[in-house]
Amino acid sequence: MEEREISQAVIRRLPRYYRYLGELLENGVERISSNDLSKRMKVTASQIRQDLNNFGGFGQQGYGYNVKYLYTEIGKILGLEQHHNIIIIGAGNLGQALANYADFEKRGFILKGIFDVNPTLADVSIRGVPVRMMDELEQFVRENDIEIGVLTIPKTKAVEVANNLVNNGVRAIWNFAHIDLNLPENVIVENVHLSESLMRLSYNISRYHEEHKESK
Amino acid sequence: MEEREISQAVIRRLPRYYRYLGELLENGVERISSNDLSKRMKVTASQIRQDLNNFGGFGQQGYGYNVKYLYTEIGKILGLEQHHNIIIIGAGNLGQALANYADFEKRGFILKGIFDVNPTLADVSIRGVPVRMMDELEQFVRENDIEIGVLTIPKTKAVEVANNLVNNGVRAIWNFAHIDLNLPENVIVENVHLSESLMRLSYNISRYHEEHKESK
DNA sequence: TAGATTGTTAATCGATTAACAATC
DNA sequence: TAGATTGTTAATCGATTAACAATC
Repeated sequence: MEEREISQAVIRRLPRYYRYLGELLENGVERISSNDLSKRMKVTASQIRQDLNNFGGFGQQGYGYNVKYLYTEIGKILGLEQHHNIIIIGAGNLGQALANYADFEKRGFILKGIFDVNPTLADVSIRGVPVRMMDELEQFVRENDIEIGVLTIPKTKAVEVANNLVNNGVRAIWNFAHIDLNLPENVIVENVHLSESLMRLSYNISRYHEEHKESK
Repeated sequence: MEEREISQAVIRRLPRYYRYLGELLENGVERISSNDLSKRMKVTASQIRQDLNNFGGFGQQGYGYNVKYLYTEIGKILGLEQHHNIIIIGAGNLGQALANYADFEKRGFILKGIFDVNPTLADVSIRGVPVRMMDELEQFVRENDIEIGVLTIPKTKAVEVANNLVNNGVRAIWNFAHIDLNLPENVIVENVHLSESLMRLSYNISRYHEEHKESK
């Protein structure tokens, strides 16, 4: 009955397994061993087996893993079979990019609304979902059972809006604003800090130059 | 002379330190101890000191760290003072969002070109940078000393385009396509897999529901 | 000087890898 | 059955935290 906590390191790898299994499935591959998969994914076979065994024994000795079965099971673990109502706050390029993002539906996220402060967007619809003005936000969240908010707004507004969403029932935030939200710990936050990703890229380029300058 | 390798865990945290120090700087804070910073960032003071000491002793006993100095030094470590020519391939919403991204310039990345297959975009300019057609790509990369390519194109095209870029001199890829590129190991790749981020969010929501269903 | 806080070593913790018995 | 490959335990490796002497 006592569930042991799955480490974040494992969870971070899970979607990648799912992606590879999806590709194998598309290519008509029926079964795969941890060893084969390890070569494709460039991780150790040991890690694959350890990771999967956190959730159950999905394989069979002497055979390996059935691709379709494992794909489905990981999908369940990731919760992709459940449906969640989602809204996007911030209808700029990034917000629109996400609104047009086909994966939303595939992953069980149902886009219910898009919000912005800019009145010139008031007549715009994206994939049939109209852009609404921010003053409708709170009521909309309450009345439409919104579980997830996507923040594609400047960091100066993000904290306030996030608190607002949570106060009206939102349980999870996909945060693209360059700031930490510091929400109550029962609220789930997944950060996408693009500026930090860019800086890691920058660091790695610099380090590469550094390492190779003596050989010049 | 022998540089010990800095762990990826440290590098992943570095931009976040930089962000917090930037905020402190904006707020006119002159100095900060690892202990104060640890409370704000919700990491241990020990970790902050360990991380920073990978790169040098930036603090002073009994005083702490000078915010401005530390900010500048981390900026140097991250390579933000260097300039790199960058192009975006894929002028959809996401590509346009990134092209409009003010941080590029601030981080030393100079947007030189945007490319797309869609001829209706041929007359469009974003922040003064015109969208070019893909058949100009190779020549453009060679002639304009392009160091970094941003891939905001579908995964079906990403591998081919990435190889193309690398063959024409590009040294680093910021990859938003949902696929692993498998480039030569001297090419730096920073992946932003939004679908994986979304699945982690989905997982955490499911797990939360799981944990709380008995208390219903 | 006394107090504060770093830089750094040592201890602990957790994650990864290796190994192999179980078993299909 | 023999060969293959898992599930899982044990060994190793690396990262985090604790502790404290050095020193501003």
